[in-house]
This record gives sequence, structure tokens and C-alpha cells, in this order.
Amino acid sequence: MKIFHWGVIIMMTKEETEKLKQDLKERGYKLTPQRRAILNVIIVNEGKHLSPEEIYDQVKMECPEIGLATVYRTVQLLEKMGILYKMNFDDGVSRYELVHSAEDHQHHHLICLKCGAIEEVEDDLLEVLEERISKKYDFSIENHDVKFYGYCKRCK
Amino acid sequence: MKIFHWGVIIMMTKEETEKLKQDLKERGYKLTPQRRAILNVIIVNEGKHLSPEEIYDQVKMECPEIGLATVYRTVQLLEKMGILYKMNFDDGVSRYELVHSAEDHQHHHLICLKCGAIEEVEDDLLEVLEERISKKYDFSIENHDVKFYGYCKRCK
DNA sequence: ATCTCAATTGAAAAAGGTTATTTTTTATCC
DNA sequence: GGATAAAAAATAACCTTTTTCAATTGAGAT
Repeated sequence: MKIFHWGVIIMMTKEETEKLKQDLKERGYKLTPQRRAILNVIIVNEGKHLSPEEIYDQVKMECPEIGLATVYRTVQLLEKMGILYKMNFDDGVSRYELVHSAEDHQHHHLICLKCGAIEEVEDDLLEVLEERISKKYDFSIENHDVKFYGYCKRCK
Repeated sequence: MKIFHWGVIIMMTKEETEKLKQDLKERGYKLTPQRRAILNVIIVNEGKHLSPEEIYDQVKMECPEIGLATVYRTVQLLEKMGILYKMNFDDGVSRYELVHSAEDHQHHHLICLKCGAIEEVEDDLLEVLEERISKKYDFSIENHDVKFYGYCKRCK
């Protein structure tokens, strides 16, 4: 999903809104103001790995009457549609980020054991390892989830 | 932790029980029948990645009056002591397995998207990747969590 | 514009897993 | 054996997530 800058606010273009509406329609779903607002919050906060509660807090500024259940339902829907990716950083909540459609699978994460910062790693050097495992274990790999725990430059 | 076979039952040796008792005592904890029974269930079911509830169900055979809270407290304690490793397979529960003390970090897991089987991978080929990431991102890696999702030999 | 019908919503309750509290029991040390 | 502290059971509390249900909304047909 492409983004554009409008002052400091990053949000969906009209064309992208139309694309989303189309995608939803194809599956019998509707594009409601709540859904657009939720996705917009996620786009604006790209790289922050928001939890449903955090999305809820932000989306309430634009949509004060929205319910938390709607946020849960919407992120589930967007995940099912392949727009969001659900992550688990073992902090008690699920977190969501935009799927980067060009890639086969998501990037890796560096998680600082001291300050909790989450850095993203674009290096996708698992190809060789995956190749080897595929053969050795007769297992066809579709996706992976790779987290490195340690200390970031500020904390070590 | 070494194991031995006694009929079909695999359990702790007397020496290992003493070792555990010693470890606990050093930190001001006690080796109770409940704790021994819980660890024993985990040893007997090595490779099965039991959840607290599953441990509870099994340990009740030997310890019918035990409470679920005791299982939770005990696995937390054993994790803190470095005897157990807590895992998350995104199935709604936490799962535990024995730490393999000889290794720096745990093995990887292959998770079948169809039948849910979890296979363990001993290959630790991340050294190169970790080396590269350490330098590129100035991040000192202490541990990792690597999961491959796909289809096992029976399901693909 | 209005009607119809299915999808969606908000509010509240329920569910599910995990943790905390309280009282009682048990183990250890002197 | 008695004092002291840890651990247990039972229960309640907690937190995130899901479900229920009545009311509302949106999209297309009338």
C-alpha cells in the first residue's frame, strides 16, 4: 500500500480507498467509516506495531463512538484479507503491521531485552537455511517468524 | 537433564532429584511433591510442548488434589531457574519444554499449517546471519526464536 | 426517495488463560 | 517439639479477546 504525505499526516489516497472498497466488496464486505479510520490509524503509525487497544485509543479521536470490539473485528478481517500481519512479542497483546506485499514473507525483528525497542531487519538471509531444512526434513516452508533477542546499540 | 527408562515410564533419577533439590535450596526454594510431579510430567512428555493445562491434566493422575495455580507457579519458577523454556505457538496457550543446557539457545521449530504437528530442528545455521545482523545493526544477540510455517511430509 | 435485507455496529456479557490473594498446610531450622 | 517461613489449595480477580444481541447502517432494487 502506497502512502503520501499531507502535512504531517500520512493517510490513504482516494485511489487506495477505492481499491480497498473494491477488495472488500468482492468478498461481500463493506467499507465503513470505522474500518477506514482503523486502517488509517495503522498506516499513520507504520512501524509502531500497534495493539488493538492502542489502535482503539487513536481511532477514538476521529471516531469517538467506536467500540473496542469493532477494532478487534476489523483487524481480524484485514488480516484475513492479507492486508495486516498479526504479531506476537510475548507482551500479552497481539500487534499488527501492514503486510509488505512485494515480499514473500515478513521481515525479522530485533527485540531489545532492556528497553523493549523493536527494530526491523530487512535482511532476508534465510533462503539458504530454508532450502536446507526443506530437503532435510521434507517440509515445504511457506512462511517464517524470526525474532532476535538481545541488546540494542543504546542499551548494550 | 539425563533420563532413564523404567518400564515405559521415563522419570528422574535419584541423583537428578537431588540435583534439583540442591538447585532449589540454593535459591531458598523447596522441592515439594507437587514440583517433582510437575517436572516429571514434563520429562516424561519431552518433545510434546505441554501447556499448563495439559501438565495439570497429567499430573492429576499422580497428584489428584493439585491445583492449576500450582502448575502455573511451578512452571514459572522452573523457567526462572533456567530449567524450562517458555514457548508461544500462537494457539492461545504458553507451552514449555526442557532447556537443553549444552546449547546456547533453543532449537528451531517446524509448524505444520495443516495438522499442527511441531517438529524440532537441530540445525543451528543462524550463526552467519546473526554475525551479519550484529554488525549491521549494532545489536548484540542473546537469543532467538525461529519458527517455520509450512506443510510437513504427511500433509504436503 | 424509499424499501429491503444482509452486513455492521456498540454495549454488555461471556469466555479463556493467567495471576494474585487469603487461609491452611507443610517443611525446615534451632 | 516449637518457631518460622515457604508452599499449597481454593477462590477470586484480572486482562485480553470473543460472542451475543438489539439497533443501525449501507448498497442495491424498487
